[in-house]
Amino acid sequence: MGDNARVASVLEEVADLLELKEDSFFQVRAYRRAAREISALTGDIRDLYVRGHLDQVPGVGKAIRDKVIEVLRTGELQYLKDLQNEFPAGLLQVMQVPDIGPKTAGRLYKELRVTNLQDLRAAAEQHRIRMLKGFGERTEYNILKGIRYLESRQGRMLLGYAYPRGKALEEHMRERGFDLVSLGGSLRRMKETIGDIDILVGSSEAERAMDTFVSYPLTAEVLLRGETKTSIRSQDGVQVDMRVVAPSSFGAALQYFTGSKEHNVKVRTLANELGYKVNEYGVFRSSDGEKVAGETEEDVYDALGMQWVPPEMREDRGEVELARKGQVPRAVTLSDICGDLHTHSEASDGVDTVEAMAAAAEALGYEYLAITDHSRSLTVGNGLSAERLLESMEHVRRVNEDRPGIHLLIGTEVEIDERGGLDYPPKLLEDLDIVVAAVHSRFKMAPEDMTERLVTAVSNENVNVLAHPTGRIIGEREGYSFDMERVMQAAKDNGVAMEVNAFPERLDLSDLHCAMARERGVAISINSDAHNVRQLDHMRYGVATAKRGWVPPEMVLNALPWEALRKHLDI
DNA sequence: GCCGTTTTCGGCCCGACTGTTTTCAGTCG
Repeated sequence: MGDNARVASVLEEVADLLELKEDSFFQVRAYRRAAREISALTGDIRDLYVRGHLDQVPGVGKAIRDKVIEVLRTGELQYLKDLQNEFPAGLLQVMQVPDIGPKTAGRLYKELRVTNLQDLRAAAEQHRIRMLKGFGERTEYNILKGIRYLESRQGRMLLGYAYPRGKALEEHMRERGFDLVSLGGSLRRMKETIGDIDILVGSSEAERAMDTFVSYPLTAEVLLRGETKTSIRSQDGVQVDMRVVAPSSFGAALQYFTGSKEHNVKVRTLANELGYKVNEYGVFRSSDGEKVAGETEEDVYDALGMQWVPPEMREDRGEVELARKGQVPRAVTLSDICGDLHTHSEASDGVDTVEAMAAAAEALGYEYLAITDHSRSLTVGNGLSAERLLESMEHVRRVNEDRPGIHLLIGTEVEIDERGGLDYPPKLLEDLDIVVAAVHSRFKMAPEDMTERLVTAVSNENVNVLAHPTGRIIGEREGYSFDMERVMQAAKDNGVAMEVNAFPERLDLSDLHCAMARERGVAISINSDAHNVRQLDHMRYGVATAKRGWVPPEMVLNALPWEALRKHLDI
């Protein structure tokens, strides 16, 4: 874990524990905000500390600054230890149970000595909870259900898992006559992981919309049903929340329902200052309650003197201020992408032929496609020997001649050995159109050695792209440790693009690393790493990740049209 | 605990739904 993540997690835990104290609501918010700002920094917080610039971090004032310094110096925080002594650690688990927040957890602790999930289950089973004032039978039932849910769920799902499911539900509603439908929440913002799927419908037939929603064939359980809001759990365990509003409020509701929460808080605070009130039904003048916007999102932002902000950028990372000035930067979108520079065929560990991949890429409207099969050392990926690579080059050339509709690039995803050397001789690499270099072995080297390894690799004159630079697999393993700043600098110096690998498990670079690359002027290449034709569609997740890092199309290698790319790669 | 083209003090987004209540607090997003 880096310094930023460590400091943020300490502050986050302080906030969690402070919630259990009464009258500390705004303190909790302050700690959470500071934690969020710090984890979203694109530089190292230790650098800011050393230069005495901690105060520049929004949300960090005197008190939190001192605590940050203590964590950076000692790795610990006495204040946190004191809080930990005050409340049992298990109470934080208790608060994870749906419908149990700090107030309820605090009362259960004080009145029933509930200190962890086991205690909570026992108290509910022995009907001790219903004895408390304000609690009843139903609450006990819901608590037991909540505990089961907590134990069964495995955290957040991948964007690539949620997206097709959300789209299918959207389609389900559309096919039944609901035209105003949109995904919302973190799925619309295309975060790398998603908690619940949110869907918004604009319709005057709320009742029929609810019926249509719960009749979705994959519905396993209806969790909640009201007049405007219904939640289901689908058979694959995904919770889906649907909200219905009148068509005239669709834009305001979409803005509200998309979030992020932090973005909305800032927008609404700004609205207050301007004399407006914003809710999911519209923008209202505070003076007379007159509605001034609501039908479209554009109207809502416009009424507040703001530019419309793409959902991927609504994370309160400065976009609200820029939107006010009409200076939201243009970030890359799927339509900017001209081709895919990292894909596999059946020659290595892909399943489809070069012909099929080329046809699929052409169908996507791409101008070009690079076939980059694995190199010889990656035996688990059926890596190509030098001889097989030569054969493959011949094959790709022939397909290229047969398909005038698309330009095929002959490439490789070449292994980077532990000293930064490459898996094929330079002469062979020179003959390829594109070289994508990647680490697939020896992940646990000392950080200094890994940095050297990657710097050496990107300094190799034959390398064009550094594939999945951190090697992380979301939810399974952290990326390898190295100095990202140095590797980015070396990539920039050598004209090498850093990849945003669009595979849902990778999304590597992450949105934050994309922001870091953008600030430092390092080129990005967004690639699907497809191992079959369907996976070419993963491109959208990579593009969204780059967009979340505000990467402009000019910085994206494969947003170059074919002639410009050819010139750049000197082929 | 932070913050200020009104403020160094007094604010800090807003509404739906639930369970347990006769009017609302807590939780959630």
